[in-house]
Amino acid sequence: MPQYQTKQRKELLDYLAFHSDEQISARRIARDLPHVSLSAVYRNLALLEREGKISRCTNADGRETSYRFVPGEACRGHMHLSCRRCGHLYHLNDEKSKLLIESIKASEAFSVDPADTVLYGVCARCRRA
Amino acid sequence: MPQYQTKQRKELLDYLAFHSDEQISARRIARDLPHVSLSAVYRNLALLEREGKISRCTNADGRETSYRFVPGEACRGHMHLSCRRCGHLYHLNDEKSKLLIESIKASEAFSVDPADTVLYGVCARCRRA
DNA sequence: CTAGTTGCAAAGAGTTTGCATGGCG
DNA sequence: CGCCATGCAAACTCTTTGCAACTAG
Repeated sequence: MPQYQTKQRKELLDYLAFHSDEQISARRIARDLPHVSLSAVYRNLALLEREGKISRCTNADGRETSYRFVPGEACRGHMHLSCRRCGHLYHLNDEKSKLLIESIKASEAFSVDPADTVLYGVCARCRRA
Repeated sequence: MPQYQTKQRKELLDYLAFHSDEQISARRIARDLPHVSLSAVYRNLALLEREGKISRCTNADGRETSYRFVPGEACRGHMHLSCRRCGHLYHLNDEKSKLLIESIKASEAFSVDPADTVLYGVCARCRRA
């Protein structure tokens, strides 16, 4: 769908790739990339979402106003874990995800879509600290 | 924390109790309650959240801008399932929730907080349709 | 050269806040 | 009667959009 390879697009993609284990707001991306305007960020993010390369989710504490984006390529098969303390995003492996989904489908007849569910909690590292 | 029992507060509470299995936006509440102003809705919702009577979550498709609130009283012990089609909110029972959480803690050392994680998917009724 | 992109500024949408008025206790 | 809560409007924040200028292919 993107037709031209502009330098803004490239910067954005590189940025997202580098921060693939974080949930990031459009505002923060624009702040970190001085050569990309806020509107270009929004437009490209929307485009990437349509392409299925990233997907939206909410901030750790659910109170944040801004949307956050998380890379979704090859992540459709499993759920994610988001730490409320450090904001780090963990990937539950496909195997495990499938098990949980099966377990819920069996007892509740509800089929969870792993691609857009995020489990919130605290990661091992933060709990220790 | 609420000091007076105003009629707006009462209407809001009744409304939330009645819609306890849905995720509802402030805008919609204000629309459905002509005697309660939008700002009163926001202020009381914030108040209820501070009291722990409700908690925030995102809309079914994750694209909705408006925040949504879900009654949280007696719901801290389990996770919720939100249907992307009809928006209905289902309660995973405490037992089952605990099992899932244990299972994740065991394999990932990540402790999920049931109070604010919502699993998205499609319910049995909508899948049949 | 042509169509897709960008940047800026203005428009929208949702949420918060200041302040005078009104109502609960 | 005194203090809290409401309503309205203004202020804010985040996101989207119109449009002219720019640029990748």
